[in-house]
Amino acid sequence: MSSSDMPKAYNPKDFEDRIYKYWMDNGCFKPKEEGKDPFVIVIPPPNVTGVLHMGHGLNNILQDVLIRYHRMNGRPALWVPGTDHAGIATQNIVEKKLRAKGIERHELGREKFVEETWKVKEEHHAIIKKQLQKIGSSCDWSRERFTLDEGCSKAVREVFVGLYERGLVYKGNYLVNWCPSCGTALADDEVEHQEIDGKMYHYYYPFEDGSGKIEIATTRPETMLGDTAVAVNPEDERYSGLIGRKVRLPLTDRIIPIIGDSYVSMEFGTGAVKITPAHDPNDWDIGNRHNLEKINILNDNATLNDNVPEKYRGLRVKDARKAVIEDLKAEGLYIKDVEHSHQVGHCYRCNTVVEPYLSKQWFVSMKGMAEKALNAWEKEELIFYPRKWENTYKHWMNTIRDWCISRQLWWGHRIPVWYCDDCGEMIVAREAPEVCTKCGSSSLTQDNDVLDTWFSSWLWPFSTLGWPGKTDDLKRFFPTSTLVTGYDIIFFWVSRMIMASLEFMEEVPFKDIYITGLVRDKQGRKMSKSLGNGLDPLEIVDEYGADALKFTMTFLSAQGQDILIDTESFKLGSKFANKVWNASRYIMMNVEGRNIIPFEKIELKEIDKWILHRLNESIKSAESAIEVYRFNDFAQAGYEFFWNDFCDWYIEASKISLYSSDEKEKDRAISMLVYVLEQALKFLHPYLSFITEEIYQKLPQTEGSLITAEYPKSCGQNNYPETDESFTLLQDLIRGIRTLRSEFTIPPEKKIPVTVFMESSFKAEKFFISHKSLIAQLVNTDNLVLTTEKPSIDGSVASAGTGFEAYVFIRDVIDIEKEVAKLRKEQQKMAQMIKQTEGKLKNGKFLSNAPDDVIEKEKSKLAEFTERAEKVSFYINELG
RNA sequence: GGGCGAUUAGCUCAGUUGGGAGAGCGCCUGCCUUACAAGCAGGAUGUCGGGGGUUCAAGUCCCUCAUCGCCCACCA
Repeated sequence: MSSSDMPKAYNPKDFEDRIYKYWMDNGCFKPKEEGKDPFVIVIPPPNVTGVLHMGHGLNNILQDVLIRYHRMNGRPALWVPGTDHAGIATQNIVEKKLRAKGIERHELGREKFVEETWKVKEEHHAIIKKQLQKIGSSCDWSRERFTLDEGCSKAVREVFVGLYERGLVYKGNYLVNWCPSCGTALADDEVEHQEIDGKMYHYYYPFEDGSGKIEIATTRPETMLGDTAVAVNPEDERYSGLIGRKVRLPLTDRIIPIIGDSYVSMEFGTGAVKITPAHDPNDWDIGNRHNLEKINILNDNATLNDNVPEKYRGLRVKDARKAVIEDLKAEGLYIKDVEHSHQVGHCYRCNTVVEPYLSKQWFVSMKGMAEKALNAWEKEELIFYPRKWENTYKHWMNTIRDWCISRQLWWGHRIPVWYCDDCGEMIVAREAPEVCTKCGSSSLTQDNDVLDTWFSSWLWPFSTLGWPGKTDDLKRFFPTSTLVTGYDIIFFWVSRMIMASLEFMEEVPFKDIYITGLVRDKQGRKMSKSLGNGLDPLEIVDEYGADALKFTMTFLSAQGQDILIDTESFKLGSKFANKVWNASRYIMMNVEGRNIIPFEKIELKEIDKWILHRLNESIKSAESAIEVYRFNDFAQAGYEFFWNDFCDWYIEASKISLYSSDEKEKDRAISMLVYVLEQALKFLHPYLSFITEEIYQKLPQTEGSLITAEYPKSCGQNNYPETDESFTLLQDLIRGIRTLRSEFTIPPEKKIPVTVFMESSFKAEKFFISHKSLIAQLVNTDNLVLTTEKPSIDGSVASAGTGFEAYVFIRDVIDIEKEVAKLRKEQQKMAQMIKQTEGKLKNGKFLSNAPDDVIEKEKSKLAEFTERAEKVSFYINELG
């Protein structure tokens, strides 16, 4: 092994692609054949519409961290990749593309259009897959799925028909949310409400008998053409006696009744409401209660249809509104309009204003399934991280409404329902029927509509494993372990997966649900195309490498917290990877020509025990962090160990041995370094995947790949608390002396005498003495005295630790004023601490209520502060 | 209108059962010390949003106010 194997500069481009290929070629991403208790994640399938943004990046990085951690811990680890056909979103993109070429989808025809869409799908799929691979996602590509592939389609038909057979799928004529631009119905959740500054229009409806008129107020005057009643609150004294009378609907020749309904608020508007059952959800309910006629006045593109007087036909809603207002004015019925801001529904895909629209649609009855899902949560079969999202889940399940699943689109799973052209029979079937089950006619037409995208994704955790087939994968890997996703799709997706799974698999699809934060820019704004503040994961990989991306995102993933980043943020990970690279290079350089001793045969010195103890403690904290999805703590444990303990202390200390002439000691020291590095690489692998693999394979005495190596576990064996305690004191000593040197600006190369006085009770006396040369090296002195005799402090400045004091002789360079000022500051601090501690100890209540160990601690603190205060006063006198 | 969350160093944020305030970046000082200047050593900086309460003890628990954010909701 030669150091030339490691280039001087860390350059991730040199090896990341090669390493990923190595993993692929060696089947490293497949779950191992043997072994129980598999760890399974199915990817939240990205939409094939787009490319991955940083939100996806975060999501997949965290999944990868989990998968890699559990894979190394010996569990068969499976991460199923896949993509979503994303019905409306994809169809919109393809339509836009065609429109740019001057082609409308209807000109093309359904078949050709779908063909075109598959092409677009393939293009985007290739990009997405490449992106996931670039960031190192260790998914099992041999099991990749797509929501529209044959297996998923089979699952979809099975579920549709299954629910139909259970009476949970039904077709009905209902008021749905209609997107005139997409030309399809939307589910309630797909409507986004936005605050719009609109107007409230006031005008009169005259009584039929000409005896007067009633003032109504509305935000949507054009819908009056579909009015079938005027409603007032029966309690409203202003209108008492009017209920049951009739008004003439202006601009039309219709006569409609005045009805009483407690829904109408007496405080709002005029207290009289026009009722349009076919175009407003509330009016719909009122219409049902009062058995009113429902007049649909719109076409599916939001123009007015033939149910309105001829002059309004074909007008768009906006224009119809103007026309209606003009005509009301002309008839002298118009009163006024007032500013009024209110919530208006918009399509979540194209942002068009959504119209309540009467049409025939397919629905899933949700209440029963929601109850089961709620029940599973109450029994703690599901846990959200962080738990606060359980409120959201609960609330949604409690207020759930039936799910409109039909979409008037071409891209998606076609509804498995056929109609007989001859007798009109409706046939709901898993496979296309040959002939009508009623009349035997072979002239059948399939329902034109497709299913909501989520109707395939809600089956994802089991359809991807082969359901409805009884596959080995399904048996072995279902239910899955953890779902990692964003909070924006708890309703759309998470909740529905739980319901589908309980319904068809009779158990929850996953136990843990980790909800990631949202990725935002440094100003806290959502990343969006229009703001141009989005970050492309691939650009980050290009600039800093995938490991920098992965580490940074993991390190910043505090549970329940959004992540604010810009390009600069990734320097954090980049620097860390660089540090790992260089520390490894240092070790590799010193491996050359040395005899590497197996760890079991290395004779451990105190400092070796110390680093083993630190490693052990760090692993322990990493273990407990990942257990509860505290990714930031998980990453921080590795970061601090590697940088602060291993590099800053252990490697620095190793230089004494490695640069000595003691060949045996050199062998011993490098063997320890290699061993600890190997453990550290394993430790860091979940988030520094490429670089650790690259280095691991260059280490002496390693075989195979790191990705499938065994993760280090915390254990009792590497537990050396006394050594750790002593070493901490030694660090205090060295830092104290360095601080003095720095404060008095003693040039680094200048060696000055140091005397360390250790009190008789000092616990680490032996430890200090045995590490004398190390101390001397790290504080740069050639005259170090360790003594238990009180030394003279003449010409020195001092640094105090617990049980010892270090005197740095600096007569030649001392700045008395500076030193005195510093001591005064410390004197004040000590006085304050003493006051605080004494206060507690004089407090009878404290003494009687606080636990003994706390009281003891306070006492020893007081002693410590008092002693220090005395010393400080003494120094001030001496110097001043 | 209902619900949830946030407010800690200049910035972004940790702080897990209440027990002597932390990290990264930035800033200041000194160093190109034979792994790393993407580095090393050292340093400064906080009435933990305001007010009240519980407690021997509050960044941590309770109440209240303020500011910001998110989600849900049919007031025409």
